[in-house]
Amino acid sequence: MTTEPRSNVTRVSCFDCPLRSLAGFRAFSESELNFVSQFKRGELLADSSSTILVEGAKSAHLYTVLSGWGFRYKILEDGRRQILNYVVPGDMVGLQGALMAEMQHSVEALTPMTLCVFERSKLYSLFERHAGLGFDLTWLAAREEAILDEHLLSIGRRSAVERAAYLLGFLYDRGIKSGMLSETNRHIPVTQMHFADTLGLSIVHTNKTLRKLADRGLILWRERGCEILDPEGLQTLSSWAPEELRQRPFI
Amino acid sequence: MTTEPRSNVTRVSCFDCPLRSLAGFRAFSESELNFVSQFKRGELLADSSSTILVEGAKSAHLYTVLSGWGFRYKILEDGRRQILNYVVPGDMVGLQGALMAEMQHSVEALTPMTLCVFERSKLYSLFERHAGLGFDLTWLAAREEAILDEHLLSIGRRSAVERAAYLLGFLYDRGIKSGMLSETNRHIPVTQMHFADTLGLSIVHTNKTLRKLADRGLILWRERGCEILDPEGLQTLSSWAPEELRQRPFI
DNA sequence: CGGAATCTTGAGGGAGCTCAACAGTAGTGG
DNA sequence: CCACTACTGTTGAGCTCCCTCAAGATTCCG
Repeated sequence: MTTEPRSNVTRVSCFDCPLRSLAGFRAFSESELNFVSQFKRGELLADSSSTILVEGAKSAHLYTVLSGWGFRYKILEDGRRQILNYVVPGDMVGLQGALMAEMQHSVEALTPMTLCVFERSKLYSLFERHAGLGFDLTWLAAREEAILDEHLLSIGRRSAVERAAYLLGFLYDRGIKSGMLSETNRHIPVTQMHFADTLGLSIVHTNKTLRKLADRGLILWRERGCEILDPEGLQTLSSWAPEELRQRPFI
Repeated sequence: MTTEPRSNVTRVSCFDCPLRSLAGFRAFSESELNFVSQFKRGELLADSSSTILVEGAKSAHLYTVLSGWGFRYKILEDGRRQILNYVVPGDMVGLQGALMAEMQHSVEALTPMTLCVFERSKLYSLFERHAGLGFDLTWLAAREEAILDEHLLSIGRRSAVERAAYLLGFLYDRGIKSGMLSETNRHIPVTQMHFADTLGLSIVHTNKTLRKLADRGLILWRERGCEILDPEGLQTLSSWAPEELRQRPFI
């Protein structure tokens, strides 16, 4: 079931975009800001566990996440699901659908989400008018690619425990950098079912694997989600570390 | 060991680029062609199984594959390797390294390869001067993303036989569309070790899995590579089909 | 209050792993 | 030119990690 936009009017002006103040996001020039501002059509408020984009659809819009957690996934004919990646504030959603003929994956909200809505048809003018923004889009796509590379390495070559530790460390990092997590809020809003479908494991074995991590004091499972207790411990266990903080673009 | 360019001079003029005549590649405008032509620094001839780009390096160049097969991979500290994707003519190589600080994966040649060499520092001017080409780059990155999504689904959720069938069908499709394969030449130049590291399986089990496919008459393993006998059979077995042929860009 | 998710745990089975050995081929150096 | 070594492909045996099945406890939600 797709959630329809509750509003067509811009609520948050791009000039007051809360993401601008986050460390790690690059600054816009005034003309870029003006362009993005009129590129933005409105906002989409998505309920928790609602579908934002669905595989096979030809969407007229693309989105940027303003707030909330979500995830991208694909399913096989018989229902087997693979979660591909998670989305947090600052991430683009639906760029593939805007460039290719149709969406090759679906997107669902983990929490209530707010998304900025952009017109697909105006995408090309973004490249024409503001080369810098076009460059940023390519950057974003390349970064998503790098993340998927890492996930592929993880699923293909890491053991269950290493995989889970990697995923938790990865989500913690993304949460912190996007402002969804902080020193005091370290709660990732996923079910073990989500984790199983991300790790390529059965739900039973995912449960037993997460228990091992909990027994080591690295995490705590509570309130339909996961509390990160020891990010460094997770990184050590998975032999993975996030890349250093750098100025990243967003639209 | 990195292969050094044997020549700095452009051998094949962009105007005579053999890829231009391939079905499925979009046509350039004359001014685009002029730009790409002077964007191109020269050609790199890589020997079979030589390393073209290495993880962690800060490359001053990016490349387009003109001829030959190659692959991208990552390795864990203890040597476990995961092949992420294969590269064929028309594919960009090293775009990540050009956009991010350094390469997050390595690239190796499966056969002798020819690559067009571009200057990393001039990449931004491509976006400034030719919005269409910038758009194409984003398209290429988004397509790579879609492929990685599919691989992730495969490794995470398909059985060994399905996975192998998917990979073979996928490579056959890419080979045909890039001109590396044809009705008469259906030979993919990989070892079973490459397949194992792509599928996330051990080499022994990969061998036994490929045997099952060979026993079904779908493939034939010979001369250090794989002969595709029945592409449709592979597609059916993996419940995967390539997307329809469409005008795709290249640089 | 009842049904549907979600989390948990135990038991048994199987897909895929490691170890091991061998054959065929390619590459290399004396 | 041949011997030697490295790589590749193949097959068997036993083991283990992870799967499925099953059942129960807890929480959420209508």
